[in-house]
Amino acid sequence: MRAPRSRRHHHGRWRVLARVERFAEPALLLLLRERPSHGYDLLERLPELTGEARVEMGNLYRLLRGLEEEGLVSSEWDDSSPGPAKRRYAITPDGERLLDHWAEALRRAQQRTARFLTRYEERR
Amino acid sequence: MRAPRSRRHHHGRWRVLARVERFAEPALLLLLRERPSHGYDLLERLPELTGEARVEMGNLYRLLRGLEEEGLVSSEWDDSSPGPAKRRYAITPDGERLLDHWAEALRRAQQRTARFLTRYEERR
DNA sequence: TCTTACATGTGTCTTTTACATGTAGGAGAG
DNA sequence: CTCTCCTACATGTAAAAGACACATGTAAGA
Repeated sequence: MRAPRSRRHHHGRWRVLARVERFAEPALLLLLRERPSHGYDLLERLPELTGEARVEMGNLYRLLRGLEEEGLVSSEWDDSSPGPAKRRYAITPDGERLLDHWAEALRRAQQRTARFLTRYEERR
Repeated sequence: MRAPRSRRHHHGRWRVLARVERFAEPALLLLLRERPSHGYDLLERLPELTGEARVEMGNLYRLLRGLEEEGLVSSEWDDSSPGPAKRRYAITPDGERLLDHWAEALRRAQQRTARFLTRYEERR
């Protein structure tokens, strides 16, 4: 394992983000449960949920199409509004179920992290 | 993006774990701050922190040597006890500092996740 | 002797994330 | 009208992280 310089912060400190794996997925599902929308709009709304760490647009569009392949979201072209045509996504019942599973998993993650932090504080 | 079959659970349900990226790293540092120990021992103690999802031993040993290369842990062979020789790891001051950064990052992650879950519950 | 537990590792593939780039419609400035 | 900017969607590919398979050796006990 080579020491990855991506881990080093500019001034000798460490960049640690503690992101949840594939968090963009539940974030998209939640945004789409609130209301259907298109990729670029989701891209701008995602930071509300993900914080500083924004999702790459390339991966976002791929992710959306992946979710559609799996039947978790559906989409259709929308050229009613002016500007470039948008692909409007909506969550499906399967998508809502998956979001529910994500929510449960995230609650368990909260508990794991809380235990970690408690143990961390114990002998500080 | 090909639909990954690893995501499908056996009976048509979804396997979602919501793990924190590279969580094994702070977990190892925390265990080593409590007391120095060797890889196999850490492997058995890790589930206390990571839950069900256990770390692959192969990756664990690689991770430990990676941490050593970066000066976050130190190690030496210990053949005092019976059985196969063990490589005994200890956390370094740099390692303790990194652990502190991880703890801060994990607290921020807790807040992000809490916001997500609140928003999830709002319009359930 | 054979199996099991302890202990440390390498090799390699897949999945996930990061970075770079391409195409195109329209709006407003000059 | 041309130049630039913002919107919108997309592909290509590299790097990082994780999963899976296997190799090596010590020692204890059936």
